[in-house]
Amino acid sequence: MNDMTQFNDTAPIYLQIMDTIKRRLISEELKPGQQLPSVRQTAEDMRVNPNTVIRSYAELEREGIAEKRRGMGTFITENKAVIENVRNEVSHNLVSDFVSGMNECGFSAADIIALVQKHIENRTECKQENV
Amino acid sequence: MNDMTQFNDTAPIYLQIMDTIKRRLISEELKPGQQLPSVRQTAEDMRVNPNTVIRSYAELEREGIAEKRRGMGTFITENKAVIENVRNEVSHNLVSDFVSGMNECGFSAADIIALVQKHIENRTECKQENV
Amino acid sequence: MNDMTQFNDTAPIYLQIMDTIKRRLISEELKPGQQLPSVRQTAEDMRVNPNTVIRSYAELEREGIAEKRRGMGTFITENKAVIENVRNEVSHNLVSDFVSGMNECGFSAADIIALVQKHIENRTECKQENV
Amino acid sequence: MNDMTQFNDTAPIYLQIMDTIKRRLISEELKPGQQLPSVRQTAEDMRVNPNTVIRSYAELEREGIAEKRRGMGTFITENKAVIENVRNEVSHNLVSDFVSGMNECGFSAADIIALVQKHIENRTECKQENV
DNA sequence: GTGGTCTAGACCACA
DNA sequence: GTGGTCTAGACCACT
Repeated sequence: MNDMTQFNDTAPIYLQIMDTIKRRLISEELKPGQQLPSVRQTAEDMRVNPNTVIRSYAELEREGIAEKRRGMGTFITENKAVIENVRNEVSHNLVSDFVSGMNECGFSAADIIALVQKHIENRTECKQENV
Repeated sequence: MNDMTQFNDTAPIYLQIMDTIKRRLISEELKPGQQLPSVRQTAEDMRVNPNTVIRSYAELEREGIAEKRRGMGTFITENKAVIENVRNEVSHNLVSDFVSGMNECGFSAADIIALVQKHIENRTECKQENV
Repeated sequence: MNDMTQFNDTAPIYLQIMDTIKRRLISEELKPGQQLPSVRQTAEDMRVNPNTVIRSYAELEREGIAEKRRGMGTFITENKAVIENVRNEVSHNLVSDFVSGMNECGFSAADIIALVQKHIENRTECKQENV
Repeated sequence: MNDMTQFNDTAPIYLQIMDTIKRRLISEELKPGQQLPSVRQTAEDMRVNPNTVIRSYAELEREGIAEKRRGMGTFITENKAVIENVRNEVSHNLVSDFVSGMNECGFSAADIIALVQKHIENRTECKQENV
């Protein structure tokens, strides 16, 4: 009945929903003041129990990212400082997970930085070639 | 019937199984010459169809990472050069995904490298404090 | 329900399908860049399961002989060097099977070559007579 | 019910059964004077209709290869000249099919002989290495 | 329409 | 036991 195949079991689903929303916010797919889809709609879209969505929205509100307005729905905050914090939090998680993964692969700090630099340089060259 | 909650739907399951094995190989949880769990066992453990596991093992063999021996089982190759390649492949994917993610968050190349460096320094300090 | 009388059980069907296509390619019944019949069509024609055809096409792609284009179909490669290799592979198999068969019949190397030469000479004479 | 998967549809089954017996005769798996398995046994073994086997045995008798003895069964002839003829017939078919196949692959008479010679030389070297 | 993935379950070959 | 092949049929992504 319920797939949830877009989620993994390494983290609670409500955290994964929060993360999805945070990333949409950072990438400006969601903008300050914008209304989030209804709990029911999201639950249906993500094939998840509405209670799970409610919990995600509540946590987002607790973190100051969303605001519930009775009878209106849930909205992204207008407070851009908060959004900036989200950006830092998400990026911190990205960095953290990345460095952990590289360490597990046996790479030293110096290796990691060198590989990132090399990768970015290659990407830049590719873009220039395309120009 | 079938959960598969450890998988997401962004990539084929057989690729995710391959990736899992590659990471176990890099972290030396799996060692050269070691026997992999049987197709049926893996299928049961991962709650996945045996055919899907067979495909993963077949692809691993094609990449030179595993060797199948009829009636004997499937084994990690003894060839350490291949394992080194796996390490490079996996780390390249980690770097690539990381940089893409950071770019989506709006970070420049310089930002990314600075954040990685800062993160590594902090980790190092933490470790020193623990000592 | 299913005949498959055009196949024997000494080799997997997917290999026999591959071989059929390779021979058609060599005899120029199939030409570089040409579209192969769809998986479903071939499966129906050969009275075989689509998965078996998919496997054949996948292997042909892996050998560089075919190229799959999502939603478009499967095509013979334009690369003529690859086709030349196919020609060599198929002819090598023909020679190998032939010599094995003759050995089983108790013919020596010298016998085999003599018989081939004699056969070719006779054929040539036949053709000349027909002219 | 009936597989017959060891046969293909390019030639009548009774001819294929005859060919199988001829090859066994040449390779001395069957010897002059030896009794062939009963029609019923062969039909069961090959998963073929008994009438098909009867036809094969009748044709073998017509060619002088087998002899039916009422109430006794079917036997390979004692006449070694006949066996020699079988050897020539089978080898002729092998040569003929081989040369046709090579021609379809686009090889000239000279190519064919050269490839056979090369293949035999390589095989000989392999054997010598093993010694 | 194309090919891609997966499941369920069958039967086979090898050891 | 092991892996190998095949079928029947489902659902998905791309064009």
